[in-house]
Amino acid sequence: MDWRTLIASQPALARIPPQLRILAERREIDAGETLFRIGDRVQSVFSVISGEVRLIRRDRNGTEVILQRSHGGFFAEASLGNKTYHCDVVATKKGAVLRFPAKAFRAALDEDANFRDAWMTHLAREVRKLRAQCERLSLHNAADRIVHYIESEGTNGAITLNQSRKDWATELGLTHEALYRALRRLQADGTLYIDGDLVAIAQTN
Amino acid sequence: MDWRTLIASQPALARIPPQLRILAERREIDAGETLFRIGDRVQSVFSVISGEVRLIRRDRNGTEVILQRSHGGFFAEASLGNKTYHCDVVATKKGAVLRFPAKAFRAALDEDANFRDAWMTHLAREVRKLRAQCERLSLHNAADRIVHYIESEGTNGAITLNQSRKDWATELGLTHEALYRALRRLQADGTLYIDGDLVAIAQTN
DNA sequence: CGTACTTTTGAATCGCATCAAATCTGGTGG
DNA sequence: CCACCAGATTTGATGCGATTCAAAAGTACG
Repeated sequence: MDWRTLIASQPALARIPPQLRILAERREIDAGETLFRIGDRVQSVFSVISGEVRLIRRDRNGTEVILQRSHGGFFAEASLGNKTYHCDVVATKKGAVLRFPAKAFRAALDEDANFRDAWMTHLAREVRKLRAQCERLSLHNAADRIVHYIESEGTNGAITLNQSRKDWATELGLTHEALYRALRRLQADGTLYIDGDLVAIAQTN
Repeated sequence: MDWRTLIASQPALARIPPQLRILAERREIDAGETLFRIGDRVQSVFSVISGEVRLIRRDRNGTEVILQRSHGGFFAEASLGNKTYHCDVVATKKGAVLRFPAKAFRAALDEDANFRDAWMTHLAREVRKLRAQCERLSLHNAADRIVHYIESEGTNGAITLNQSRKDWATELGLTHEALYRALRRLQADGTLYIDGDLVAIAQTN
């Protein structure tokens, strides 16, 4: 993800005040690297520049549970109000993150009304986005989830995917096979128009 | 829910500054009453005192999807940054809500650092909760969702349900029949201990 | 008491997960 | 520039589990 796309997807990044921005450190991460673990003190706020990180937790059986996948922008923002992290964070791809000292981040939120506004907007947007996803995952079949996704994440009934279909399938709560087949069906029966990464809902005139 | 419990579950309520608190209006609501609809202008911030409200949306088939259930504390907080609501809100039980003028609410957030802090913590908590639900809905079978629910919403592997099983099923993204059967199976094979509204994960010593 | 809703069970069906395997693709190094 | 490899894409076959439709029993409430 380039810087422009990153800013566009995370307006709060653009409104970081200068005194906080100069404190940011870029950190390269390798696939498999752990950024922090459950119980670690929250001393930093992170933002993904490239690659992918995952917030994970293990249940009592040791099964891994993914809490959040982030390809760009802040992650574990919800931990800013906490003393310690409530999940592990590992990188799944080689990439880079931006690290802001938590103390300075809080201070900036306190002093800069503009930045604070952007941050609260960011949190509110995150809430809405998550609610939309919950709504989507509550749908009982693949076709409905796909259409819902295009309608809520795309524009005018069309979307240009910025991820592999396999990843899209995971986001939709489906196996990749199920997604492929559903797309095929929807294309065959004329519900969807598909061309590479462009997926559009066909107009029923 | 009494006032003490309410405050405990919603620290932001306790930190509402006096000048905002005196502007609050109590409003009685009946079961089935609609507080606002999609597209209505956001002119108030609400908090549940007693009873229950739901944020709902209907898909193209008319199936109801619950976006949020609130038994106490703020709801539709994410709309504070918006001009209009993105969902319907209806009361499912007789009760009461507290209404704050949105403008005064925003002003209070701007002026009172203590209140603002509580509010951001509140938003962050909501984000964490939603992430957990998305994660749960991504699980491909009923048993896993049930266990995940108890582990993330309950305490020490046990939970006392505060809703009907039918409603619980909806929250888990299942039909009620599927939930009943899954509970039965889990009880039969010794995974769960169930007694009325108490559902606990049996200890494997 | 009667009504509406929840809880519970049954049977049939369908869609998705799962396992398997064959292509296709982009990227890497020789 | 080609060979190669890892991962993504695609198709197939199978079984299971959830949905769906149906209906009975239980429960709350006025």
